[in-house]
Amino acid sequence: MTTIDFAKTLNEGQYAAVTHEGPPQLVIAGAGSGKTRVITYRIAWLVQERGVDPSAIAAVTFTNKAAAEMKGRVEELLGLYPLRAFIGTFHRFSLRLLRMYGQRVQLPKDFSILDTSDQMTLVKRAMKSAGVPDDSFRPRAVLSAISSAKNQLMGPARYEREADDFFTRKVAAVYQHYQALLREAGGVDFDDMIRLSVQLMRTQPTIAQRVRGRLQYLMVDEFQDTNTAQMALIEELIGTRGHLTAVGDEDQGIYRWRGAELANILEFEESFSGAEVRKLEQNYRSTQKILDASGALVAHNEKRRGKVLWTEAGDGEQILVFRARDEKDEARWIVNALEGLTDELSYGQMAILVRTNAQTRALEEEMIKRGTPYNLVAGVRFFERAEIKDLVAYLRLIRQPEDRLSFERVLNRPARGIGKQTSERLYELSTKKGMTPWALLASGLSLDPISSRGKKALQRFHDLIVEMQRLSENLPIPAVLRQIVESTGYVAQYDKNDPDDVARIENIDELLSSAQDFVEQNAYASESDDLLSAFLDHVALVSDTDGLGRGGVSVMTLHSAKGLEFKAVVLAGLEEGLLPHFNAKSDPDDLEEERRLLYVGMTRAEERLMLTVCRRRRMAGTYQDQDESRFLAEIPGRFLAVEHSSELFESPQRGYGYGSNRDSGGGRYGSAPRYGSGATWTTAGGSGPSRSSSSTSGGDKDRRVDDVYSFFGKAAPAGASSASGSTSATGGGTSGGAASKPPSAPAPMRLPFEPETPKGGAIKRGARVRHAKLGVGKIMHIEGSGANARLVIYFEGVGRRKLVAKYANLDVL
DNA sequence: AACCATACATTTTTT
DNA sequence: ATGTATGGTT
Repeated sequence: MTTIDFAKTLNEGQYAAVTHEGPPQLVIAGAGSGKTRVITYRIAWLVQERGVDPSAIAAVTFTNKAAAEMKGRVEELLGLYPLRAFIGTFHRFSLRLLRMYGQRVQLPKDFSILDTSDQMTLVKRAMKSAGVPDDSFRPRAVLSAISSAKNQLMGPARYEREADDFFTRKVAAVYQHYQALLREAGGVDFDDMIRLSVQLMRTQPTIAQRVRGRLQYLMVDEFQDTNTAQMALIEELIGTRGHLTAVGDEDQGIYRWRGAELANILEFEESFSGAEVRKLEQNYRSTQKILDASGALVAHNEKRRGKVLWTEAGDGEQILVFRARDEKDEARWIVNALEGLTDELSYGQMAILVRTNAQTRALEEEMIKRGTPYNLVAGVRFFERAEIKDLVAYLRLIRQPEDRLSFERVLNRPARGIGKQTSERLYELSTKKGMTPWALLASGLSLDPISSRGKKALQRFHDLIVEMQRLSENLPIPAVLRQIVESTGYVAQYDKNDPDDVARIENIDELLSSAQDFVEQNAYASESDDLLSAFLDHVALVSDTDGLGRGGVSVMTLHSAKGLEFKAVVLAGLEEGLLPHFNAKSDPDDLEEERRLLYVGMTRAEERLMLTVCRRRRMAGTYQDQDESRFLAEIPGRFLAVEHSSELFESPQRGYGYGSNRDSGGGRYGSAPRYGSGATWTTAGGSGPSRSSSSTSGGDKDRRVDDVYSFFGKAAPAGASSASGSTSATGGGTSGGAASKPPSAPAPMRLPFEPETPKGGAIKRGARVRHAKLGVGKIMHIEGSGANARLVIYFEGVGRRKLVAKYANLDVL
């Protein structure tokens, strides 16, 4: 371990934050200003320079990913492994408290953790028993009301007292029942974990004292995202003597809708008297133009302290704005533009960010069509997939067969002849006897109104679980899982020719390897002699498999882009209704959050930033005319270079001829011209977006968008793209030519893997293949790798099909 | 118990 | 358009 030269490695502000002593400090860390650095170096500094015992330090984050990264960095810095400081999520921290002292707040010894879908089940049930029909309110709305009550530390009793309208009164009733069901199930939901931790600290002085005595230094990441309950927990942990370093950025607060209180960061000094606040404004990520443009945007917000980011990286390129006809046109342009950047960048360094997941479709289709490698960061999270939840439920049953939710979940999965009749009678009977269904099965009591067939099936189920319990005593977790899969016929139920089923099988394989990982990681952890319980906790708190494959353009929502950075970023769909979103336009606070969302998106970009707008967009099946986002007008024109789709002018009678529309509207957000027209920017004949305009300087007061018309309007299209000759610069998508038919020979793709092939040459993107039944087609997209790879193939005359490499039996032509 | 038709909604996501 | 949830049918 080498000694770290803190003063030399850190900039002035960072150094001050890292070496701060005394009262609570708030570090306002602008985007890309090295916030993780501050936390990690501070831990290192405390240990190395101040001789603090690592176990007296805790750093709390929101995501496992952030925690893992932090932990890794500190371990590397200090050369200590494993590091005995707590570095983890709020929930994991709370879990640790509750596993130790949970009984003090009336939790059972081995309570289980419910995920969102479990919660949903309970809410629906609670609605029923509270006499609130589930068609009167959406269960989801009720659940989120309960959740937000919990986030504000409001229990059912107080909620009921304060309920003053129809909806909240109903929710109050459901809340009560919901808590009863939770208790019955012996579980806590995510919100309760925090709430009960606070309760524990507040009602058990002895324990609180012990906890505070042990925890000397607390660091909180993404402080702007904390909710009331989390804030209360922080206060309880700090007490009057602890050291707190809170790091955050109010301009990046985008989780108001799930309870985050910006006030926690805005009013820090009021909450912690004597607090010190410092700002980190030097940015190490983006060009100055990106910083200035995004800074000008977010300056429109009122709820902020205010800061101005700067960089030594230089001005950089103009921000490109493209006005598209519709989402297909938009997708085409984006893919073209990104392709144009491949001279300098790899696809893995690029991202397309959207406001809603639905926007993803058109983009994905275009990339499949063009053979552009991409990875979609979205979809169902790993541990919420049905097959995974089923197998985990089996594990839970093994540990605790009384676990009602898990019991119900797998009782007939895969189907084993325990239908609705049988299960309902079982549940009725168990209620009548006042036992859990499992206890009833185990008791050997008569199951009478149940059919003899049902009884046999139930007996077999019971024996199966008992057998698994027996096996689990001597087998490691992965082996137990394999045994479950085997004995239940879980995989056997799948059709190996169905790509969806194959994906499920793969997920199960992944579960097995994640169990294997876990066991290896905890090979020496003697404190948790109960590995199975630890694994189940782990599963409940880790939602994704993380680290989706790199090597392609990342496509994701603005929310999931937080914390990431890319060389080139496209923000798609800068339209009213989308950004700001419909549902966020009436409340000024919501509107500010939408602005922050755009700010977060813009500040993800290191070198290139592009914004796109559609004139109309297909939403929920029908085309809607779109207005461009008011936020665009808040970005000073001198940073922008605007380009229009030539398609905008192809059918004037449709009414999206741009200039006329704008003028007639009189400008909903003020009529001043908003952009530097920057019309001279083009990729046509150039080398893609790498060539930016030199004539987009200020003084754009009188330029009209119509300038663009004369430039692009009629002349440029078809010729321009073909004139560019090289495949890498395909006319920026503005030409009708490029738009109507994609280039016939997409650039060769570098795949992170080369799947094995059954016959003939290599299966790779763009390869032509023959299928026995479907004929000849072209591979457009590959998901997964090796023989299990799922292929998207366009068959001539048949259309798009999804196949699995090893079963498709393809001949490569 | 699997299957199909119909209704329905559809911001954002972590733990 | 598309996925999910539900209810009725086979």
